[in-house]
Amino acid sequence: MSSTDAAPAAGFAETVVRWQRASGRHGLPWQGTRDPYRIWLSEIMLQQTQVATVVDYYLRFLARFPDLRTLAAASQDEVMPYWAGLGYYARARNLHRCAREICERLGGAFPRRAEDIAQLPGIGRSTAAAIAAFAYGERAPIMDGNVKRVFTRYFGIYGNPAARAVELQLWDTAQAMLDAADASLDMGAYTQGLMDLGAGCCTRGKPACTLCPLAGGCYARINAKQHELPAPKPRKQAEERQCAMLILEQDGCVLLEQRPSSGIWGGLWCLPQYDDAQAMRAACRSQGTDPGPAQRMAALSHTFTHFKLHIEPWLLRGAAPRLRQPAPGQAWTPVAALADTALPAPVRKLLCGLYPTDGLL
DNA sequence: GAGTCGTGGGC
DNA sequence: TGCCCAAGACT
Repeated sequence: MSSTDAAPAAGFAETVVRWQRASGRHGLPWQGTRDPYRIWLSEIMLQQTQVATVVDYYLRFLARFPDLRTLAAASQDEVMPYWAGLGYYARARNLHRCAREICERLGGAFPRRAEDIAQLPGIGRSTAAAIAAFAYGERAPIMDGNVKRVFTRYFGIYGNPAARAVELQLWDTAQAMLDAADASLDMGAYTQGLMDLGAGCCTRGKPACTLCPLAGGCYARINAKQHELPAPKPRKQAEERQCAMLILEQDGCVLLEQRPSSGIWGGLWCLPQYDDAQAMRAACRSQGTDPGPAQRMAALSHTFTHFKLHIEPWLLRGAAPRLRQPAPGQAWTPVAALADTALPAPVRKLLCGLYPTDGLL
């Protein structure tokens, strides 16, 4: 159920462009360029991640990997530390894989059409359209969280925006706005304007309708339904899980192990993790390490999107003069090198508390 | 369609 | 404090 017919489409895109030029965001580090590499990198980092969080990661990443070839020439282990803490690590693995594919199979030339860009790993329809719009001016619509908020409210589109039928309606509506726009439409400004509206005016909590250039034709504004749209997604209760983590320290080194590429924290380096303290002790003994002197540290919990993890950390400072042979996938890491290691946020937090003077991020 | 995949900010 | 969600994509 919606009121798509009631909301005016004429002048929609041009209104957004005018507002973007006057009141939108202009100084972000990935703006003011048509370099598809920089635009692509920013769009991947910005997936499900707020602008304020991305800025520092983006600048640091770009300084180390300034172009496609530099990224393709690096190993994944060189890339991951620059993504550690940002989350959704499959994005980094896909980014790296994508750089290699473009360099090896496409001669280093970034594809130009949104349809082709969307074939690359980690790039869906919306991200492909954003890259094509910013880099090449292609008239392809995006559909991210911002645009969903603006469109569901402006056109009065009810139902879970993630549901198939609703999502399809949103895409069709977005395409219709482009079809109705002037041929001279500035796609960069339009695309940016929609996101700026969603981030600045059409926010979830208290939308600033008095500042919105679309308020005059907006279904939600006219009918006072701002707080009913977009419809909230149904959510089931988050599961709770427990684990024990072992900080095995010896000769100024900590034992870390690399996670498999699939699953949580894929490709990152973690502390050895066990279901509980008993499993941890058994593992220690089987490797010839006496778990007896291990000290229990303050617990911490970490909330993911779909579950909550309660971590019970144990500290075991070795007395033996020599490092034991690490198991496959494990590595003794000097404390001084932790700052450059790809650690998940809670592990970094834990080790920061233990080695506060070592300049971890 | 429903799960999986991180982290931090806002209220 | 807990809950929602952010420039989504993939299985």
